Amino acid sequence: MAPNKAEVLRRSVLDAAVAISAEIGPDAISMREVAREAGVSHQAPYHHFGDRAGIFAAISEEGYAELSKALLHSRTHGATSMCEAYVHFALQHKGHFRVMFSNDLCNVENYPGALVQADRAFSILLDEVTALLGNDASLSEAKAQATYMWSVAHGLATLLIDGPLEKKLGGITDVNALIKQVAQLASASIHA
Amino acid sequence: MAPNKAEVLRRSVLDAAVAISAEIGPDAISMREVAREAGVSHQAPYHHFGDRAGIFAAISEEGYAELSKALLHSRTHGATSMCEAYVHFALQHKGHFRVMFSNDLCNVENYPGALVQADRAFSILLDEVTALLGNDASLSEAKAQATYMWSVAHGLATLLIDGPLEKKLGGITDVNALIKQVAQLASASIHA
DNA sequence: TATTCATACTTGACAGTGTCTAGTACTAAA
DNA sequence: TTTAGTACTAGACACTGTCAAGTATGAATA
Repeated sequence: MAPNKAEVLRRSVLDAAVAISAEIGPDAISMREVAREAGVSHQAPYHHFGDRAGIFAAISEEGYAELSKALLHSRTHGATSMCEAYVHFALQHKGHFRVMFSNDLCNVENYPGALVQADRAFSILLDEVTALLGNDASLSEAKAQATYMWSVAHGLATLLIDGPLEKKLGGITDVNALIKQVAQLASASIHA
Repeated sequence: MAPNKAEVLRRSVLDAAVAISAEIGPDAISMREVAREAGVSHQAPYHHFGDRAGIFAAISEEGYAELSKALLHSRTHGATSMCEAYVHFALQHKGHFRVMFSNDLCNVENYPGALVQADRAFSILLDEVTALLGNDASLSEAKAQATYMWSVAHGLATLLIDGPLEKKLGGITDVNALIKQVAQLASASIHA
């Protein structure tokens, strides 16, 4: 079934928004600009997304779903590669990633569709850490370690994308190597 | 020497901006709003900050200077407390912290005053990690571990402030305890 | 086939925004 | 007393998000 015109518009609005987010930042996403790039009137996007926050919610939902996929795929290779997968997802989906965590523009909690995807992503991480810890670990211990893993991955991702990291390290020669090193340091503390 | 009227205005504009950033987010900071709250015309702030990005730069500069202070103070107590200090700084200076890392609104690299403070904060962290590693560690190893430490602290801070962490953990009973746990996990991988 | 009706838009308006330009007080030096 | 610079104010412009109202289109119904 070919996508109808409305679905095409919805998609091209999202694509334009994600591109702007990746190039400049989520703040630069403008209703009128994405409408212009999609070749429609400035009010057309409202029909699909309600308001500006609706666009951010849709991007977040999509982003969390993609993140879940990436995490699931990496899960079988242990904590290190899960951490790496998170960071690589962020770098490869910069536009999505930035929107997902700029919740002053759109609080994910208010959008059930996005929220369920966000929950799913975290569950995957929590399950993996719990499995690594074994049966003798308490739930609060597992949560603390999952939070720790998420913090490392998320911190590195945000520092690489938006932080003043590149300059400080004097031009990172091999980003992938750095990501691997950090991921290994991170997983060294799990099952301790 | 009492601060003159101009200095008072500059300060009250910054205070208003930081308050808005903490309550809603950096994006909600508006030239006209901060001018209104400072009781001046909508153009008065331009004289002190040039443009909107100038306000963000000033807040960043202030924030990085405060962060450096906090890190220096915690340094003598080891890597764990340095990590904790970073997160506590972020939580206690939410307004500053959000601005410091929302570089689509203001790229710190373009503001020498802010940049020098940012560099200083990272140097303190790098020095500490280098000292912990001892003489046999290479510079690139030290940088990787410093990046790792920064990632953990920064990741936890941003997840606590803007991320969907609170809900996922089912209402964190004791945030400070969680921060300590994560910080300990982080420093366990240093000098490995 | 003609009517109805929701969907998917367009057009126009309004308040609010950042910022440019131009003008006005005040203040301290010449 | 003039001058010059600092610290503002006032007005305008293009742009933004969004509300309200109108229009085309296409499918279901009578």
